[in-house]
Amino acid sequence: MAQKEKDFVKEIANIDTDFAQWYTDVVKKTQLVDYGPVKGTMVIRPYGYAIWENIQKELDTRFKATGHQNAYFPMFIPYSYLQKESEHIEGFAPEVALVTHVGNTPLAEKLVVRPTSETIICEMYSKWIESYKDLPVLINQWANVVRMEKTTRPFLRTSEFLWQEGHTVHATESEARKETLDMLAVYEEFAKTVLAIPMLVGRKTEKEKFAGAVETYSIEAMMLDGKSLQAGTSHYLGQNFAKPFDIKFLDSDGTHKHPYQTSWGVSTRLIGALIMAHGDERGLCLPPKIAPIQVVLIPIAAHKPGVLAATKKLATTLQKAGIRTKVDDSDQTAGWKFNEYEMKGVPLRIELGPRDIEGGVATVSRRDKAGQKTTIQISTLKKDVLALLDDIQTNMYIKAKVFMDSHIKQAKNMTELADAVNNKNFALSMWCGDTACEDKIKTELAATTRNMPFDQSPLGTQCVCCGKPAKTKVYFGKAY
RNA sequence: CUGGGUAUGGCGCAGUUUGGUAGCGCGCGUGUCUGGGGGGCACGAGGUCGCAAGUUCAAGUCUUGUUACCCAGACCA
Repeated sequence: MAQKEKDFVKEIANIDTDFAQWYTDVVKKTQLVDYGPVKGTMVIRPYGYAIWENIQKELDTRFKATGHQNAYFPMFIPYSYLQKESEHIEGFAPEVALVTHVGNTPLAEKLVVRPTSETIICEMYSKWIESYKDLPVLINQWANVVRMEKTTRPFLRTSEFLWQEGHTVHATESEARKETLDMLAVYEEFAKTVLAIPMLVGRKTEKEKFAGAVETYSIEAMMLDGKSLQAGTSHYLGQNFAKPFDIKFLDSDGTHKHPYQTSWGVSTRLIGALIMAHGDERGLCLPPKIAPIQVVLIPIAAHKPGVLAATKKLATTLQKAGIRTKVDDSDQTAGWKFNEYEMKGVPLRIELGPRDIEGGVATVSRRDKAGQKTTIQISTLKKDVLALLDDIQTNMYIKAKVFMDSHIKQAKNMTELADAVNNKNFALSMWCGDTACEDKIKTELAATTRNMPFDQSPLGTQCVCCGKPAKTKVYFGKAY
């Protein structure tokens, strides 16, 4: 019986017993992605790229609304730029791709294929900024970056990935700090309302922060296997880059000053987050606001007179309401299509057959409640579908939130910490602030600090690891 | 980088132990009956077995070398 129930997903591995294989199967079988010929590279196929385009659209609107402009900086960076900030080069050197030759001719100076663009952007900023009147600079770029990773997985960690990186410059520290937190809040709001993924929001520890930043903040999501995924970061850079890159402005008081900077980014990794936060044994489950196809219409017995025409008429009604709609009148059987679009995570399916048409109704099935079918009146189709999509969006967030909340355990000592992180939970603990304790926990439990929440009301007085007086409250988890 | 594994039609695999006519499932094409949860029947196309060298009358199978990928560790959006 259990086997029988599983028939509809024979193409993908069991999500409970083999999560890693499930992930690989889903990204491949739903045609989000294919492997590129060079190790660690991925081809983002149309269905996957459509998700990225929707992410871009939603975020770009938010960036513009908060005063940012888009620009584009070159992919090649002189090697010397990377060396100007010592922590930065140390952090990225092992994984940068270098161009050493053009044809057979060695280059006088090696070129770095950008792993991130702080250095080249700062170099340009130093030319552009002269006066306090030039500030703030609020620029974002959509780009690809290259980091030659040893262990790669589609979307989660690839040698080349797509992202956006915001790079801002401010006259004062407080303004830059505000920008850092404002953009973090934009990410959190986007994740919540568009991706339907709840996030742990907080500051990274010294050990985990970005190479060259004063402070790094992150949003962290919980995947269905209890592991954590860093989904976005926002860095307060202070003057760490302004000084070595000699970015200066003449302030209104007549003195030259170094400005304060931020950078922030999210990547195609967000698609991985979507997959692993919402998926189930049938495959993908996409929130309506990000789904490339929001409603799929499937004609039943399409050869019978009037069926296909009636289905297309419904599609037109929905499309006019701005709903991303597809009619699948292909030659596959209805059952095949049901499974296919469920695997692809389409939020809402509408079946229209002779029986429906006779009754003036359509049969609908929600992806977030797959297996259940209801009928809606064709006369109120548009209103009902909009309401259903809304409800699916909300329901998916609540479901993910309940899941995450129920998988966060307070841990006061190493035993409790081990118990939490070994059983698909995050742990919330007090910590002395010492990197040695982080290292010990990582070595012994394979868990790392995720971030330190803004709510620092103490849970206790002792460090979860060494027992010494605790300074901060921090989340631990196993991470991707 | 350390340890283990794999490489055979588009995909997933068998065949290797004991050398002897390259097979299966899915997918793909044509026709037909179907169509409300991955349909049935009939016919058909498609592979110099990762690459290179060697042993042999004969190599997918044995030997040596080589490359790529996968899994588990150390590093990372």
